[in-house]
Parts: sequence; C-alpha cells; structure tokens
Amino acid sequence: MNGSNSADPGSSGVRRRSDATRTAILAAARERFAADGYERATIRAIARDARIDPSMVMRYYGNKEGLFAAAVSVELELPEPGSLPRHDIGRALVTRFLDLWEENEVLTALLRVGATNQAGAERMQGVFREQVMPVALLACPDPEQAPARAALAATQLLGLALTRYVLRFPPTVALTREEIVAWLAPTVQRYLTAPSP
Amino acid sequence: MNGSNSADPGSSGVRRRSDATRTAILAAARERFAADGYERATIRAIARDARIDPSMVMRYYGNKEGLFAAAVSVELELPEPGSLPRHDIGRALVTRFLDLWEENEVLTALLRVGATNQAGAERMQGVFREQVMPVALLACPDPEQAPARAALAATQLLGLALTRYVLRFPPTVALTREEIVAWLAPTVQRYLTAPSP
DNA sequence: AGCCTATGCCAACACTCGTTGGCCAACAAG
DNA sequence: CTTGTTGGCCAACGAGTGTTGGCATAGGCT
Repeated sequence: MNGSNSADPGSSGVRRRSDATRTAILAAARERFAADGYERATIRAIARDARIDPSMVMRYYGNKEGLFAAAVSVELELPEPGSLPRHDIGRALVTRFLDLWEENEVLTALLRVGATNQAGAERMQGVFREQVMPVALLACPDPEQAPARAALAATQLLGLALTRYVLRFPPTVALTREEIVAWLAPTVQRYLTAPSP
Repeated sequence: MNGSNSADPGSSGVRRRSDATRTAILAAARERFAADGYERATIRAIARDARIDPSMVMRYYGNKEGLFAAAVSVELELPEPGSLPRHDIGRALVTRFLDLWEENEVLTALLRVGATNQAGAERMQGVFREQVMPVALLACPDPEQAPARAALAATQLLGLALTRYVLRFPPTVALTREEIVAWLAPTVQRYLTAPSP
C-alpha cells in the first residue's frame, strides 16, 4: 500500500528530496515527546512544529508508533571499563550520563514515554539490557552479580534524571554538575565494584 | 451550580447515602491512574470499573483534575530522625519507602502522572518539600545543606521506585527486599549525614 | 519536449474524550 | 400522603484524535 521507504535520512546512501522534511519531523517529534509524553504529543502538533501536513507524518513513518520508534534511538556510548583505572568507573559513568541528558532531549522523551507507555518501557528495558549491562559485566568482580549491580546503578542514575530533568525538583535542579559527580560517583562505584554487603 | 459537597467520605462526620459510590470511584481512579497515567486513565473507564455512570464522577468531583486530586493524597509518615540512632536513619527511610510503595498504588499513580502531567509533577514537588525535606532538616548536620541532601536521597529512592514499580526492569524487580535495604541504606545514610565530599 | 514518481496539502472518516442537562426512582421530612 | 432532595442513568454535544484517499504540483528522467 505504501511502496516508498523506511526511515532514517542520512544513514543509508540514498538522498531524497524529502530528507529535510523527514528530519524536521523527527526533530519536532523528539521535542514534543520529551515535553508532553506519548499521548499528549499529537501528530497534528508535531506536524505543525515541522510546518507540514499531518498526513506526511503518516506517509513517512506509517503510524504514531512508527514515528516514536524512528524519533527515539539511543546510543549511550558508555565508557569501556577496560580503558580506565578500576576505581574511576563510577565517576566516568556519572559524567557520561550527565552529558547524555543534556546534549539532547532524546532521553527525556524516552523516560517520559516509558513512564506511561508499555512500548516505551520495553524500549528502555532494551537499552538497559544491551548497553548498560555489558558495562557492569566488565566492571564488577563476579559476572553472576552483574544484573543486580547494573540494576542498582540504574536506580541511582535514572533517579537523578527523573528528579532533575522530568519532575524538576528545584533542589535537584540547583545542584551543580560538580556536586552531582562528587556525591553520585562513589555510589555508582560502590554498586558496581564493592563486595556485596 | 452544584450545591452538594466536596469529597473524602469518612473523614467528615457527614454520612451520605452515596458514600459507597464515592469510595468505589476513588478506588477505581487510583487503579487506573497507577496503571495508565493521566491521559489514558479515562473517566469512562474509571466509571466502568466502579460500575456507575461517567456523569456521576463529574457530579462528585467536578472534573478530571478534581478526581485526580481527590484520589491521590499522600501521607508518607516517615520516621522521625530524633527517635532512632543517628546511623540508622538511612535504613529506616529505605524500609519505610519500600512499605509505602507496596502497601497501595497511590505512589505509583502519582509518579506515573507526574512524569507527563505538570500538575502531577507539582504535587510530587509538594510532597517532597513538605514531607521529605523536614526529615533531612533534622537528620543532616548543617541545615543549610538540607535541601541538597534531601534531593540526593530522593534521587536514590525515586530511582528505585521508577525502575522497580513503573518501568519494571527485570533485574530490579528480582532484587529482594533485604538486598535493596542492604545496598541502598548506606547510600541514603551517606547523602543525609556524611560530610560533604 | 513528455512522462512518472515523489512530495505536499486538503478534506474527510470513524472514533474517543471530557463534559452537560434532563429525566426518573428512591428516600426523607412535613 | 405529598413534597423536596438526593442518587443514578441516558443521550447528546463539541472538540480533538489517528488515520485515509484523492488531487495538485514540482523534479528528475529519457
């Protein structure tokens, strides 16, 4: 029925005249999903932001789910535990996470959607399983404990993101980057490498 | 226009014939808000769960916002830092939070709604300010640092709730209550009472 | 040039939502 | 009993949603 194409302008070699429109749609979608969550981010509003007709969104991304899938793709690019001193992994992870949350709004969108949308939650689980777990597997002493230790680190890092970038608790927003690193790095370090209590 | 009444059956002395209906509505609302968030928890679905007509919800609670306000009221009843040894406050807080999240779904509803709804986020800020901050004020050495320290403790506790009760990361769900307390209590304790790093 | 596909907009469909007003039965007060 | 009030349902409104199909047009091809 729709014989055209998939998504992701710029990754494949094909150049299309509509690439500008496609990226505009994705950018607007990311913004809206990050600001409003899944339900309140309407296709009409996204199209309005991108200055095109709502039907274009459907043509290029199939439906709302497809748009979300195309708009939110996460590459954490976490530091490799092998490439730095064992006792610095906590600090490295915290700083990397702060960078990630502040360099664009993809993670905010993912968290806002994940909180109320089943598909969004599953996508977050996927990111955790395939991008956070491997780091724990390399960093922690006993590989069998890796899932639990990765889970603990995730509670701390996602809790920071939740209160700072989503709920926007004033005292959490007021923390400086240095304060956050100084307080949280030892926690994450302990969750990953300290002996079980 | 509506000369009848406000909310909350059982608190005031007035007995109304409709009290059973009112509590049924609130129970159904809590369930739906906890499971679906604000937008997808429709008044029609809540009314169906409570086996009454949607218009009754409007009559008793005015509108959807009013229903949410009536359905979600939080009393954390956190332990008083003065009433136990200084080094046990972390453990006491973590166990209390676990109890709270498991005894009913109000907190899940509040978090799910807060993640996508401005009013919900503000309500969470209110709970934090009026019920968590005071504990930090009594527990931490320098009162001036209380907001920051309460904020840090909140990142850890809400991060646990988010990954365990909302996103349901399997490794976080798999943690036993004892493991959680053993790992998190020292963290919260440190955030509240340890000297600044 | 002429053709054909890709790009875009418009108008509409079918549906769901929150919300309203009117109507009827059950109860309470006189 | 009569009267007024309360509790409940039904039907509908207006707005907004995701989604669809058709129609114009602009580019790139031969």
